[in-house]
Amino acid sequence: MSSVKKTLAHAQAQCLESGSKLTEKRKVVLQGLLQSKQALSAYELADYCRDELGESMPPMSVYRILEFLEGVQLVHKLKLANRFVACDHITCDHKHGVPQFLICQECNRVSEIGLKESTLRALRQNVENAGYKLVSPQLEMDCVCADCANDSSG
Amino acid sequence: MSSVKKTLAHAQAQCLESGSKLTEKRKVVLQGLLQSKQALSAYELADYCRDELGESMPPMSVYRILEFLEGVQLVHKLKLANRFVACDHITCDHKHGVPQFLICQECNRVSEIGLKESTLRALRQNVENAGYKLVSPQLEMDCVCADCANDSSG
DNA sequence: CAGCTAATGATATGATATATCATTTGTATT
DNA sequence: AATACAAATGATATATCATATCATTAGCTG
Repeated sequence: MSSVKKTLAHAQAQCLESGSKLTEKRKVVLQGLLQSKQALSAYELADYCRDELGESMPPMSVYRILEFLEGVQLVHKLKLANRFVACDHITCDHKHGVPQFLICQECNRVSEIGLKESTLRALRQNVENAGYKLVSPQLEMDCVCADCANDSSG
Repeated sequence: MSSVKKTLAHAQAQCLESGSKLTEKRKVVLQGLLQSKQALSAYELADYCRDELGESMPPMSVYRILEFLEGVQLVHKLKLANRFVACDHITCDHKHGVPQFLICQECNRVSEIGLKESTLRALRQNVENAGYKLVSPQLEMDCVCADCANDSSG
């Protein structure tokens, strides 16, 4: 069973547990994101599903499905890039912490890493001191991945 | 001299120093952002300039001018909200550090606060450990401001 | 005032995203 | 199986954010 297939199985189980369903279409969209290994826009993802997975889908459906997948935490929307990525921890059983997303500006590759408790606390404190309430602690940062850094320097 | 006028004068001086010019149109755009007290999209800003400042301007010009103002650090683009804000430190003489932007999801009000050295270091370390290079340390966070938090809870 | 450059105006178009109504599919009930 | 209901998907229109390009104008320099 391939890594992607395994992840999809996990995702499906996770949906069932929460009383929702990972339909065929939703599975295809999630599979597209899992396979692409980079953040995709909804339109890019629609193309990917059609071209690589043989499942033609109107972009609007992709948006709707992404919304669902976000809701069940299988997908994250990256506002910095206006793109979507599959959650990197679908097969982990433990609840994962606050994610920090490193987005390569060149190739849209994304690394989802964890944020240390102490760092998060410091950020939260800063927010509260300013009289604001944190809605989503999700952190996104403009980066360049190792490969792209090498390409441009070489 | 009003606070906005004072800030505009500072901005103009700052431009001259760097060999660029704060033209009338640019001044109007910056004034719009300074007065509005919330993050605006380019189109909203065009409307604001026309309605509140009596200076009609095509949105495309606003985009161009915002690009210029970003270049000289008088304006920041917030990718989380697809909106722009005037820099909060135009009248400060000292170089300011890495900004952390708190964006109210309800009203688009923005607070620009500083990030502690230690927090920034922790974030940077995290990025480097993942093999990425930080392009821009600017941090943006989804928040709710005190006023909006009260409105919705009351 | 001729010639150059920087700034702005105008038009077209691309990219991202939401709203809404119609249709289909799945499920529960009789 | 037939009905009824809800959930999911399809289709269409349109809003919103952004870039590219060429034309025009304004300001500076010799």
